[in-house]
Amino acid sequence: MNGQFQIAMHILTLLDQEPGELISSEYIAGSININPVLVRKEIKNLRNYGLITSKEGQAGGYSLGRSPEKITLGDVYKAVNNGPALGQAKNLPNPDCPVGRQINQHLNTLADDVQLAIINQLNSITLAAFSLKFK
Amino acid sequence: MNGQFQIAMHILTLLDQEPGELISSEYIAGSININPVLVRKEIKNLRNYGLITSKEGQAGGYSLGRSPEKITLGDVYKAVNNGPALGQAKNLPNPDCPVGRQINQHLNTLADDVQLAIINQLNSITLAAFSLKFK
DNA sequence: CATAACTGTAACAAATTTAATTACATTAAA
DNA sequence: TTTAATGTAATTAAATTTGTTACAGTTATG
Repeated sequence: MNGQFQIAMHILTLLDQEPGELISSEYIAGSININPVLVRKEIKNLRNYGLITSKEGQAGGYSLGRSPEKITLGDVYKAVNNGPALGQAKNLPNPDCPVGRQINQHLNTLADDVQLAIINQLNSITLAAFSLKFK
Repeated sequence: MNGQFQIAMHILTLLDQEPGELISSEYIAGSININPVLVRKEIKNLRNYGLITSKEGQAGGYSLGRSPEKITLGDVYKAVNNGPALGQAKNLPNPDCPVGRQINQHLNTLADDVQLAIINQLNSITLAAFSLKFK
């Protein structure tokens, strides 16, 4: 279980504090208290989902990819795709056992349902609403 | 992200296949395809939550702690307590930053809401209903 | 009552995953 | 042309998870 979602939320919240301005990975890393390279890696991912835009070169930096009212926390969750919320076993169940043979299939549909419930819940909150708590 | 929930579900499903009988950790491990000690470790935990009972000595083994109609998958989820579903960052945010200072608090209430949504979803399914798929 | 077949648990080792670091190429403003 | 950024690869370090070994404790059974 890793902290991608938290890091992503921290980044996006920071970017929403100073709308229009470009913020550097070093500044962001200083607030999160992690390595700037990790920030840039996570931003690379979030940018693939249109949540962040970046500008290279001196005076470059990052800003939100679209209005924070149009970013839901469900969007963030889907972007980080932190693996199934119920966890992921790495065993290969015994195919000679009636339970072992089928269990992964049933656990997977279960995981899908849970993921849907999570995204539903998170879609009810926008980044704008979340980051309002810090102003 | 680990596989505790899946292992727990596998164990409980197996126990529900042969009601009344005692099943050994070795048999269970053979179906899951993991080490028997891991099975006993997970069972120790599930037993603390009343989901499994055990009997020592020769001809000993495991069985369900209560009727499978009275075990919901939410109970299992709570028992394994796989850590927050949204993940867990291990950084210590910068307390001199307005965002860093407060973000963990806000992320935690978010995590609580999500956990509630998950448990709600999982409580709608009993072990009896789940394990029926294997009969 | 001795043995065999289990559970219970601790201690350690291996494997995997996550996070951190270093290095440097690329870009663009000043 | 220098400076301050991003972009990204490669490597190392740390933490977590899983697997293994060993053995003490328990109880049915011959």
